[in-house]
Amino acid sequence: MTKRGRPREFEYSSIVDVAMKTFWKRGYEGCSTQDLCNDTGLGKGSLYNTFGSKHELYKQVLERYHEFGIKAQQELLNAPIALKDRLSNLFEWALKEDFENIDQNGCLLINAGVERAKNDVMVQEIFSRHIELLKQAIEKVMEEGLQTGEISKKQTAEELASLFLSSYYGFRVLNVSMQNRLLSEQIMKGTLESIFGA
Amino acid sequence: MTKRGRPREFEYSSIVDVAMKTFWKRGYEGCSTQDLCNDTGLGKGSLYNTFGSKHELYKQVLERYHEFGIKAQQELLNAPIALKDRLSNLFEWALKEDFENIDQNGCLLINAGVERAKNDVMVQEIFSRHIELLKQAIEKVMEEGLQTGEISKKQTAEELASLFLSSYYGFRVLNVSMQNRLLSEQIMKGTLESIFGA
DNA sequence: CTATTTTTGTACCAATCGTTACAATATTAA
DNA sequence: TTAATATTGTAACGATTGGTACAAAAATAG
Repeated sequence: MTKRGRPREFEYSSIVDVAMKTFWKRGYEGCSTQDLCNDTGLGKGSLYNTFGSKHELYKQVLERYHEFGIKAQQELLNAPIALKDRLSNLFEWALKEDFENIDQNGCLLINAGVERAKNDVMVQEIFSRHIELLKQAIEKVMEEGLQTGEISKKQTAEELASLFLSSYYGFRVLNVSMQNRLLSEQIMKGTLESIFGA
Repeated sequence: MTKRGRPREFEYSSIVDVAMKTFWKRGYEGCSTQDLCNDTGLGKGSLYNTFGSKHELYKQVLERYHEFGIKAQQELLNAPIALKDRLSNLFEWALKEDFENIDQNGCLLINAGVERAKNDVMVQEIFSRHIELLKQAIEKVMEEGLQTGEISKKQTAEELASLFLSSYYGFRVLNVSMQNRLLSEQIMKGTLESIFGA
């Protein structure tokens, strides 16, 4: 029942994982197929036989990153704890991502979006899908907050979600480019207090 | 008194302006010296005789972009009008930048920062300088607001400025990657109302 | 076993990369 | 006019780009 022919000497998903780090560190234009071969250990033959092109491998990487990233963030936002703590945990999660892994580079989807979304429909599509889901999850938090009174604002849940979303994305951009933890702390505090009160 | 030798057939600053658009559209890694020669009309000889390297030209471009950008934004933030309108105008200015020039690509400094700040001290330095000045200008607005009562919050001016700054930068990233005007409007509304009240 | 199928590594492709070399050109100083 | 100097366009540099060709290798089906 196994298929005929010489078997692969690697696992598809673990190659995607390694390629993810390469794209993450260097960007799409900034990394070569040779870089990808070096890091994954695959030869050109295997790489192209499996993925067809650098761009298709990039797509698989972004899909995988999106899949794991949205799940992690949704879990934080749906945790059975106080709403403010959920949003705070999301900030802290991102802070770790952005400051701890030195050879990676912030949020891969933001990097991809900024570098390519405008000239690459595939990137724009995955990015939009990710944001749509993230925004929905945040909006649910805001709705719950308005209902329970944990948030006492005159704004709609959608407006509050939009505010949080943009602040969260600005936060991530500034984390990477500024490397200024004090600023990051101020953003977290300022954003949460503007939603929940000081 | 003019210097000896064959005179230049172009103006330095106008070449930097053209190169700016090229880097803006394609990114640093994504544009070649040939692209730069084609767009500016200069030959390789002139380009390298004048700027020395692609990287140095990029630096000149970013310095110039920073210079004009910070001035434009400071003017909007110091205008003698209601504070909320100043911040609103800043959003509207960015909205125009991000949606109207189709062949450019959002904010060049954000693009540069995301693509290169972590691996390029020059980019990181200019980016930080820009943010520092922009944050100061926003902070002055918040201070004034707290003093006059236009802003009635328990937060410090610095926290409010950090919140606005991050939201503003997230706004710009989302503008370019999502191309969703409705979302942009929600962000503007949500951010301003969270500072000034609904 | 043999035939078939798939993956592997290597050699190679034309095109492009950032950069340099350099002679021709165009100016000023003397 | 001549010497000195700076800019120009063109040709070329070795290295690298994304991608292909293809034979050797390794598995299964019969």
